[in-house]
Amino acid sequence: MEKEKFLGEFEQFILLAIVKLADDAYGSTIRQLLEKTIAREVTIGALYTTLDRLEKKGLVESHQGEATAVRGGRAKKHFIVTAQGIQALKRSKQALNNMWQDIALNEFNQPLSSGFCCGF
Amino acid sequence: MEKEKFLGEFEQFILLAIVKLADDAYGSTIRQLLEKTIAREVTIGALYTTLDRLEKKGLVESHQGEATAVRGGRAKKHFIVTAQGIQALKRSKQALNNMWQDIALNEFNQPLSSGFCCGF
DNA sequence: TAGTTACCTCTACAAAGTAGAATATATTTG
DNA sequence: CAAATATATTCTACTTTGTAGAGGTAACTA
Repeated sequence: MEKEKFLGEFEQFILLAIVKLADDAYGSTIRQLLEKTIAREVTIGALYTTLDRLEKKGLVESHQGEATAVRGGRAKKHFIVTAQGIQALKRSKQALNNMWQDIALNEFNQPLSSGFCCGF
Repeated sequence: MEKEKFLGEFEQFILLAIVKLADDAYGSTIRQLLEKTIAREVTIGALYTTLDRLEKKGLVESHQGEATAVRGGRAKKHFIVTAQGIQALKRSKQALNNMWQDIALNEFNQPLSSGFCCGF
C-alpha cells in the first residue's frame, strides 16, 4: 500500500488554478479565480501559505515577475506547476474518480465534471 | 462570500464510502473499501478519529449493531450519512466540478469520472 | 477459562487550512 | 519631491484535519 500522501483539497485547487491561468498565475489572479470558481472567500494568508508549502514540496516553482502593474505595485511572483505537481494532480484525480464512481444518490444526478465530460 | 468550510478530502472519502456501503457501513468495511478504492493504507486511528469528528459535526450518525460476527467479535458500530452530510458532499462535488472543468493538459485526457460519465 | 477473532477507544503528534496585520514597491498627484 | 494610493507579498499565530498504533472490549471456540 502506498505511503504517498494526497494533496489537500485547497492545495489541489491552487494547483488547478495555476494550470488554468498559465502565464498569468500569481497571487492575486489565483485568488480571484479561486473565489470565483469555488464560491468561497480565500484569504491572503491561506493563499500564500499554501503556495509556499507547495513550493517547498516541489509541486510548484516561482519566479519574480516584472513590475508591470497598471498603477504601481510590487513585482509579481509568478507560479508554474512542476512535473511533480502534475503527477500529484493526476493521483488526486484518480482517487476522486474512484470514490465518486457509482455514487448515485438522487442528489447527485449530474455528471461529475459536466464541462468536459465525455468530450475530452 | 460563504464561510462554509469544505470537507477535508479524507472526510469526503469516508462519507462516500458510507454512502456506498449503505447498510453495511462500519469501521472495518469502510476501511477495506477505502483502501481498495484509493489504493492507500488507511490506519485504524485515522479512520475512527475522522468518523468521530464527522459525527460531532453532524455529518454522520452511528448506532450500535448487533454482534453478528462470523466468529466472535465486538459489536459493530454502524454509520449513516445525515442529510447535512449529503449537503456537504454536494458542495464538495460542486467545487471539484468547477475546478476540474476545462482542465485539459495532455496528462488529463480521461473523463473525470469514467464510471458514470454522461450516464447518470 | 484460555485462546482466538473482530472491532473499537484513546492519546499524541504532524500536516494542511485559516486569518489578517505588517511590509514592500511602484505610480500618481499636489 | 512628499504624500496618497494601488498592487502585491511576507510573517506570525492559531485551528482543523490527517496520521499512527498501542491497548481495550466483547463474543465465539475448544
